[in-house]
Amino acid sequence: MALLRFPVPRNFAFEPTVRSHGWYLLEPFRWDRENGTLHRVETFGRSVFELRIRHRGDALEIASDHELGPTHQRELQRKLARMFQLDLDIDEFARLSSGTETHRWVALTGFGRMLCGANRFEDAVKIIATTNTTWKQTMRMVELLVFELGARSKGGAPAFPSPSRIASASVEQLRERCRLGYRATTIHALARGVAEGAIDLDALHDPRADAAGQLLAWRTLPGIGPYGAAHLMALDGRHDFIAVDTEFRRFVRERYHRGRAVADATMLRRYSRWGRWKYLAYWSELWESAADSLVKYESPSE
DNA sequence: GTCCAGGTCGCGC
DNA sequence: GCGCGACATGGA
Repeated sequence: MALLRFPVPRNFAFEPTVRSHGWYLLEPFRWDRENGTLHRVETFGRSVFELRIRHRGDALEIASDHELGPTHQRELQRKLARMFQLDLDIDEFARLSSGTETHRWVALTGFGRMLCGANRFEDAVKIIATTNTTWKQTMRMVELLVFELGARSKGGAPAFPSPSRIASASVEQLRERCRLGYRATTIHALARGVAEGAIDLDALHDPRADAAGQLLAWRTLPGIGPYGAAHLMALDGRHDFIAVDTEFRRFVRERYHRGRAVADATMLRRYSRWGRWKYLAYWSELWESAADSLVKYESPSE
């Protein structure tokens, strides 16, 4: 049983990050609320390990079912940095928040980092699985994808499937076995593109690109439109655009317009003063007002 | 049966 | 550029 420690930024808040959005409810994550432990099945080269992630002092403490050598440890550190947005500087957002009555609580809780998958492919697939469906079905689609196609640990726990594993399944199999519906086509196209090298998600991510350019880049992906592109950017720590969906419209309508329908542009204007933190500004409002709305989807404690 | 859920895409104008 | 319908699935 290996036990590893990786330092985190001073303003890092573990549970608010884990529960920042629904990702902690999607396989191969599993949240143990009682023990404050995030379970994660992760691939390292050809190996699949079961990790238990906790926050202790100024570090993430990782327990693994298998010893990790130096190479795997470095890979784990990179993956943890992405999963918890450890390299994201959220000081400016905290500063802006502390100057606003409605967001003063943000700096106190350390809210501001979004939980991510270990790589952009996983996040893109999961985002596609959230479109035009219910959260319950999203959880089901991802669960089936992982259990049907994911490589397994020694203990039999499946990791998130690689692009080639998904690409090697047929569209029909993805539809029938993973219940992806019409998304089977786009997820298969994405997986195939990444597996064959025609799509390079890490190259598509360009920190030097302006926000609009980056948004357009993500929109070239199959199944990714304005909503998905903005979401994908947020998971890279770029909150320039709000992912407009039925949830955003419902929230702004109820909170600011007494339930009356208003144009998207009107809703978006409300957040324009937040500059490159618009999505996070909206998301923190939603999060604060409905922090417990996802609890019913958490699996019963063991 | 009908509508719709944290949308996207292709088509016609 | 902009409106519109189709698209799988499962629950209300």
